[in-house]
Amino acid sequence: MMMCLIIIKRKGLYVNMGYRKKIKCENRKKGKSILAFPSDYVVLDIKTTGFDPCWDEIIEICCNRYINNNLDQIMTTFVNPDKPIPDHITQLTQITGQMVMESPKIKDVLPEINKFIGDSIVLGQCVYYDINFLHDAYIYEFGEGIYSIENDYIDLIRIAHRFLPDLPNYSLAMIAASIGVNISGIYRATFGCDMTHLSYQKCKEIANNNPNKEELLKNKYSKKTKACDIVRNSDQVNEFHPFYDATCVFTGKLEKMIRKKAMQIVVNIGGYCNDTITRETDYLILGDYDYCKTIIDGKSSKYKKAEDLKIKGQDIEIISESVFYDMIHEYQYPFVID
DNA sequence: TCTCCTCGAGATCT
DNA sequence: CTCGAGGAGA
Repeated sequence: MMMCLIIIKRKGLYVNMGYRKKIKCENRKKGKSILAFPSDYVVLDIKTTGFDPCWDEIIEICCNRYINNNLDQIMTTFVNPDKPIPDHITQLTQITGQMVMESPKIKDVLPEINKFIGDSIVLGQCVYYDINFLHDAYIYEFGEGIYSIENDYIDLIRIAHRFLPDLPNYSLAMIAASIGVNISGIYRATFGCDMTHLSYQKCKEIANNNPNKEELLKNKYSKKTKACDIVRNSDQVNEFHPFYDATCVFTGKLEKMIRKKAMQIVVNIGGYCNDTITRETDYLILGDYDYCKTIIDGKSSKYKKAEDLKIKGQDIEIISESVFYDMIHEYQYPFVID
């Protein structure tokens, strides 16, 4: 009798899986990932039957609200996923099908979760994972526009990368262990929340003692190598080459080599490179800039400026990427495309 | 100089 | 998802 029930349930599962709605990631309306150390937040951890929000189900949720860094309210529950829990998940979490059988379904839990989280900042380890699960569950269970989770969130892993450099990896257990937070406990949502909170507070302390705190919290933008900083690194100057003593400017992304390398070749021939079109510019080399949304009419600002100067009588050549390579080859300039 | 774009590589979530 | 490299534009 028991066996029959299980089989029927499993049959039902396969049917349901076929109807599972796939929610496109790019359509998810979500908050921003922020780098800060607020004192009021909700820690979130979710355990599921697997990694994929499209096909896997939530089996445990824990939310802890902290006000002024102190625990204010706890909300934790098992969730009946209406499908079997894979063995490897049971091994990991020690959550069995038996344990969640009498638990509420996700549809009954979600409104409470939504209310509990409210508009708090959400803290967690790789929280976007948990947030994605919640987001998709809201939509799948209630449709668009009823519940949402557009809260800004703090990812412990991002903070750890900046304030705990050089860890062998950045799993929650590793982060916690490296700063003396107890990691011996059952792999469960409540424990995950506790570890996350304690690690976060430790990181906050460490950050406050770091003189570069503000700098480390900033969003990083990579430093560009300026064209004028490229210096000749070979003695293969060719004074008969058109690029010799000429100033070249690149626009768009080159297909066959990175811009820096192309600039290096020009400089090695005996030419100069610049980042902007000026009266000194002799060549503009066009790469591909189709991907750039800011370009509306198909021509970059450098292209337009070069055309403008050409009309005004400046001797400026606008050439394509392939012509650029031809010119290099024509004059027997050795280079390798890697 | 600063902000915002694309894209590829790499890591963590269960 | 994040970061870094590379790039455009104000």
